Amino acid sequence: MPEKSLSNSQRAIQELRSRIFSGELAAGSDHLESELAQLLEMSRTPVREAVLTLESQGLLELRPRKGVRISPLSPDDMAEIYDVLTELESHAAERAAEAGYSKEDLSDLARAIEDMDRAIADSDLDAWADADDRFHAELVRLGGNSRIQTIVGMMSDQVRRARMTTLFMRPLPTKSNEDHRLVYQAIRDGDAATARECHRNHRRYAKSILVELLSKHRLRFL
Amino acid sequence: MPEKSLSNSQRAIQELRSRIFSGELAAGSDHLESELAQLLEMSRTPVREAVLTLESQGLLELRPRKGVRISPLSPDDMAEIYDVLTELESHAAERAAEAGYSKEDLSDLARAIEDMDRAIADSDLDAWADADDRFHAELVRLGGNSRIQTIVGMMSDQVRRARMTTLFMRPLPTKSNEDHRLVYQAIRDGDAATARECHRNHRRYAKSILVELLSKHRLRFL
DNA sequence: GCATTTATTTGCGTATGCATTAAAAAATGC
DNA sequence: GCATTTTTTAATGCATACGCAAATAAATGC
Repeated sequence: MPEKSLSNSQRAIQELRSRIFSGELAAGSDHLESELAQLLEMSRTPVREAVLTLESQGLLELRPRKGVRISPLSPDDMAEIYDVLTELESHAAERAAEAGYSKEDLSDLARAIEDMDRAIADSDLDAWADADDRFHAELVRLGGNSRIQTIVGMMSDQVRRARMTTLFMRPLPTKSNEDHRLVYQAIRDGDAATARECHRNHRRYAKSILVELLSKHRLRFL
Repeated sequence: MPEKSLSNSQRAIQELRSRIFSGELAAGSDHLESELAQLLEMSRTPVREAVLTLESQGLLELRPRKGVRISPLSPDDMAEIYDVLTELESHAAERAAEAGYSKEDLSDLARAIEDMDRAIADSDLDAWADADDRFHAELVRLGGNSRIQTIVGMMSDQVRRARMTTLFMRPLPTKSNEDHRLVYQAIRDGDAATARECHRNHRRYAKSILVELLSKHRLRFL
């Protein structure tokens, strides 16, 4: 069995990330370094390193003497992030289409789409979100630009909480599944322009849905 | 007089950055934390924090027990970075055009263009590079997306060395100036689609120039 | 009472020392 | 000689301690 002993710094990063995503460390809340150290049962040093890393990834902010603040996201922040995702993922889709991948190369992408269909049929939103994540991650991977992968990963992390919250406030994302299928087909057909445009529209639509939901429900911060 | 006393961590970040850009810390070279601490005349702690930050910004890599390596950039890396810059800056140009800025709002942009013209006339490449930096930074600022500003800043830092090297290996960048002017006019006219497309072409052209130069001169790493 | 000064607390930035463990060197066996 | 094991070296990851400065509380003057 693959026992793994990673460094305390790495553990701290993972632990803090998951606690931020779960909401155990709530958006907008402040926490002293020593408090987090106690929580994770290690000294301040690795916690501090983790916190520096997570700050550079936009998940929290260091406010000396006030504690580290779990970054809250305003609707404007969401809009910014979705714009970045739109541009970079569309580029990835374009590149993926140009790359001339075989059907097997695209099997993970296809599987993610199938899983989303099944999740919709079962009205299983958690499963849908998971498969949606995998679709986008795989799309970006196929795009072949490692920097885009990194950036998209970071931005996706930042909106994760908000996505999960709003997912339960809206109708089933059936249109999303159609979009994904179109993107997939364009990539398979090597139609770069269509892949780019379809994905672009998909993301822009997702952005508008999210922003409208936030405004409708008066959610100023998440 | 505005004396400033910033923390050693901050100083370490600045010092290391400038030494990387100047080439004093050469691309591909390895350095122990203790060595850098001695160089900067401080203890390992703030150096370590700086190094973590710079790693997350892509300027160096941590290779435990081998030292920190100043990240060398391959032509493929350059291509990746230019693709990111192309997408995000084009978006910024589009948004800047949509924003309906007044002539005064665009004065910094105009000034950067003038400075570039003057630099070309004087064949002063350092001045040109400086003004070019300012043009792109201001364009992105006008785009109004803080995350794009951050990302573009990081990516620009990463290619800084390579840009300066190749700048002296090619004819004067007169076409760049024409491109910039077109983008400026499109923004002033509120023509978002043109601004986007012009800037996109500008960046794609810059990418092809750079990649060709690297291949022509057999520069596999910078 | 209110404003200003002084005292106190406390969180952070930094230095330092040590245990761990990967890498290099030396030693051993064949 | 060469491969393998053992020993040595040394860079890092981490814990800990401490001084400084910011924030808060207390005290003083008016």
